Amino acid sequence: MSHIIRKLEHFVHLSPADRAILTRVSSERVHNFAPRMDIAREGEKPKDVHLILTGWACRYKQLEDGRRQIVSFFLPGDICDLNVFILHEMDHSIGTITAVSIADLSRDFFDEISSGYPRIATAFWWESLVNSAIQREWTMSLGQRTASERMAHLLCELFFRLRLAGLTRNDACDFPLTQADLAEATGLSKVHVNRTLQELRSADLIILKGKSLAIPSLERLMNTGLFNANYLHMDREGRQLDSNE
Amino acid sequence: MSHIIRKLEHFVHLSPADRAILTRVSSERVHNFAPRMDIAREGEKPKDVHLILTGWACRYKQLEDGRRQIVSFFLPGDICDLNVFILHEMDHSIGTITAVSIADLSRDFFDEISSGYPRIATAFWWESLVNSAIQREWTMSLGQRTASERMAHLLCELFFRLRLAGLTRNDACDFPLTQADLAEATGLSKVHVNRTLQELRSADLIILKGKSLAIPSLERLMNTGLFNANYLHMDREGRQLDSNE
DNA sequence: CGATTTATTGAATCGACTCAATTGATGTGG
DNA sequence: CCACATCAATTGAGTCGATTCAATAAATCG
Repeated sequence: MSHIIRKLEHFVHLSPADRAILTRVSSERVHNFAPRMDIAREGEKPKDVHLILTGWACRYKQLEDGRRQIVSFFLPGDICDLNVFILHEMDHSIGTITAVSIADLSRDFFDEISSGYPRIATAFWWESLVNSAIQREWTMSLGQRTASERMAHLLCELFFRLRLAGLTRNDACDFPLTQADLAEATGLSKVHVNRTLQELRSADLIILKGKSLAIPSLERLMNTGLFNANYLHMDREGRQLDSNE
Repeated sequence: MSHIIRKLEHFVHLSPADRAILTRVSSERVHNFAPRMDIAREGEKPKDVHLILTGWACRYKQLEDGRRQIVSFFLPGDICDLNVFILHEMDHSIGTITAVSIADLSRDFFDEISSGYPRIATAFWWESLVNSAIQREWTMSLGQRTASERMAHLLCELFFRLRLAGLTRNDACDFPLTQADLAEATGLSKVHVNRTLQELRSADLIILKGKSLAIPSLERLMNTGLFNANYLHMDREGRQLDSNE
């Protein structure tokens, strides 16, 4: 089952027709990108809404002097920006971390959704509200959390989101981010990211090696990162809309 | 003219009917709050969508140990969260800075908008996309900008937003934030905010005294804060929808 | 396999923090 | 309208978390 369906089902139960149209758009207009490539660049006119099918990507901003900040990560099942139909210019860039395949979602698809698929329309809205909440939580992290709290928090967030999309096995998941990526996301230097990870490792909070992460006790890592999952709104909050099929 | 109308007109020209309905909802269901009070609290069920009529408010989050982060400011004409109809629980709190008066916007109003006032509906969408962009920019600030850059950037942002709502006179505006507020918003300590403001003052970048701010050269302050206004999307991006009345 | 990227370590430095005290505003009640 | 209380702003000194610079080790890739 596709990641988008799996994820949206955490908000509301979809009908077979709902699932069918999501499956359909996941196979049309598919594009592939190599690792470390830009999908869209700041200053450009936004062209399409993208659904991430496989791979990791990120949204980032850059200052004139080169300082870069990753402002969010995109995981399989995530939708990149519903701003296409409103805004004229990208205020950030979107780049791949790993190889990524995306499906472009057309205006027609959204029209179809909003006239005939109210559960999907609402679930998409939920998705974008959760993304806003994540962005606020990052503001909180960067403003108030210490280096190790920040790192623990980010790892918890990614793990929860991957689990929602069906991309974890028990306490483990693939983890393609380099320490440089983590530095750009947390606002720390690469060197300090390295030391912070060592700290988490030696407290047996994470096992991070190769491109794989394991979390022996999610509860302890959550405590370390002062992580409260409420902002992910995973609690089937749209259940009153459930399909009864 | 009300601040909300003034602001939305920067995106699209409204018709007399558009303006009338906005004026109507700005006078119904009005509530007043004293300074430093909560309008809504984390954990509660969201009750209404609020339109700020007058005064300044903020969205903030708090950790168990008391660390607080202001994640955004609300100025007159701003709308607090369209999440009411989707999410079940607030993941942050909303509190006033000054005395604030708000209008509660009903579900019926939004239904009315989406069926009969496409320009307003689109402008509201624009508003929420700009808010997301602002949140990303804060992530950038907290992650990459130095203390003085961060402060300069925040002051530029607030000045631009106030100007959009018609709340500036030449190079000056009311400025009710305390240094403690600025500290909670920038992730700096109060002491360092104080020193940072002195630095900006002695470079003649700002005149901040009492509850009033003046910016002798907005251009220089923007350079100091590495401020690029593109993320505010003020360039009449919805002009193709303009009312022709 | 060599080449390049990624991860690790050490040492010195610095930006921002904490603690603590003082000065200056603002506001309120008698 | 002053006296007192409270809140906001300022200053100094010492500290610490995180940075920079630089070098090396390990992993990954073509």
